[in-house]
Amino acid sequence: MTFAVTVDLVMLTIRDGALCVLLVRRAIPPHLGAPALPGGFVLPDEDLAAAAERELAEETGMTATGHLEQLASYGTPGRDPRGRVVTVAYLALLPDAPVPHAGGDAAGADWMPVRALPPLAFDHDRILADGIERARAKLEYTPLAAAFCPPQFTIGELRQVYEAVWDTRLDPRNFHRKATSTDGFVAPTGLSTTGERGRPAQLFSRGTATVLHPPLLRPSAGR
Amino acid sequence: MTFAVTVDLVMLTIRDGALCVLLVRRAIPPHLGAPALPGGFVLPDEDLAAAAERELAEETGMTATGHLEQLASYGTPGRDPRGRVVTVAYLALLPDAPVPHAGGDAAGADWMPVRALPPLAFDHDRILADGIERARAKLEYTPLAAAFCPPQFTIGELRQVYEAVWDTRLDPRNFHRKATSTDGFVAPTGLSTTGERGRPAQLFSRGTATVLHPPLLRPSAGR
DNA sequence: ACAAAAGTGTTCCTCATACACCCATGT
DNA sequence: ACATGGGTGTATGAGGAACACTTTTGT
Repeated sequence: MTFAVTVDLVMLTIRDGALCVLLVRRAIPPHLGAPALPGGFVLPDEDLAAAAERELAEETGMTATGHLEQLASYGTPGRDPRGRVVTVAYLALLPDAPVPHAGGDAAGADWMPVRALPPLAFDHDRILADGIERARAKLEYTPLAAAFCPPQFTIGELRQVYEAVWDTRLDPRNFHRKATSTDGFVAPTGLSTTGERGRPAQLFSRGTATVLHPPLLRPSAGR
Repeated sequence: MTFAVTVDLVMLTIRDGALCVLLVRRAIPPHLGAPALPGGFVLPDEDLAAAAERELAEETGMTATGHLEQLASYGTPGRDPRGRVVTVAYLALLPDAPVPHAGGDAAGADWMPVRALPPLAFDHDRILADGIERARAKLEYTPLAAAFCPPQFTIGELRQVYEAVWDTRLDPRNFHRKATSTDGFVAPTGLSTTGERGRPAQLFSRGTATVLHPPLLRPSAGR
């Protein structure tokens, strides 16, 4: 028994303070015209992660920025009417900016806010929900929020990432203390912003830590 | 391009105070005679989770006990010399007791302590390492430790699960308070043990919580 | 002068840790 | 009597939440 294997990408970014996902409009059946996660078939001699990176590059033109990790696999019989297809979903967290390229089996691509989403093709609603939940959880105990930021960022920008992903408000004062005092979360660059409203802010780059000690917990999570 | 799809199981349990994994000895090539994770091909009309449950039942005869979740997928070209094979790994946490059944493409099955393991077939070392790390992490913020216990258990048994999985010693007094005071972790049954050494212990069953608030953190994890 | 955002100090409370101490059983 | 494990009480310290307050810019 053989299967087709695809990779699908949950690509998340922050635009205008809202968590957004990249969706394509399908240019071929099945689900022609429906919004879907970008993805495609794994090539004969291609590693799964390499396939995900290739799809990411094809859609955004970015390489080696942000964060990419395997999310989960979905292979329920009948999830694709063309036959038995197992998809390995990947989660990508990206800084804002990339303009999506259309092409391939997609008629167009665009960033959509994750609140008020249309129904998606295949079982992509489920995959997207899993990806969002993974991102929300990972922000608690890893420094991955910085993957949504450009190489240099302010603590305020970092806080806005948390606020967008978690859909909550955080106290700017406590967040500042927490982010700057947690070892390896952010690294000071010595530079500052200018030309913004309010007092100039120090610019930071991503720290070296892979986990946060202690974690930054979601407000409602605790009790 | 088509692939073969398999499921492999990282089945963990506690035996004699040590974290153990179920390994089979391969009865067919490739890697004939080598220890490996139990697993097999997904059937034409079978869901991935159903395939994992089937393999679990074939190996242990257990159904609907413990815990089963998807771990990750592995599909590097060349990981199986027979061709392009993608495996979806599942993690199972089981109470002690089940005697493994041999059969199929396995010459024998046995529980092996995870310290001092032999090299495994395919990329199963990596899969097993990922499974163990997942289990260690999940004990921190979920009540899954109880999945290693029989339906009724004492707080001391639950503590020994943590000690075995994390390979640390925990303070029995603080652990007791923590486990019993964390909402939904354990539910009192009103029963007690008898015939053991020391004072009889209250018996508990699994609580209803899916996450622990606050989490139970590994001693070395913090700093 | 005022608004706006950055950043610091302080108080209160929750919870983790360490450990003294008591309880109830088997030997 | 004593060992063994179950279970409670309490002091100390680290860290989170709330918020008063100061700093530094643009308008």
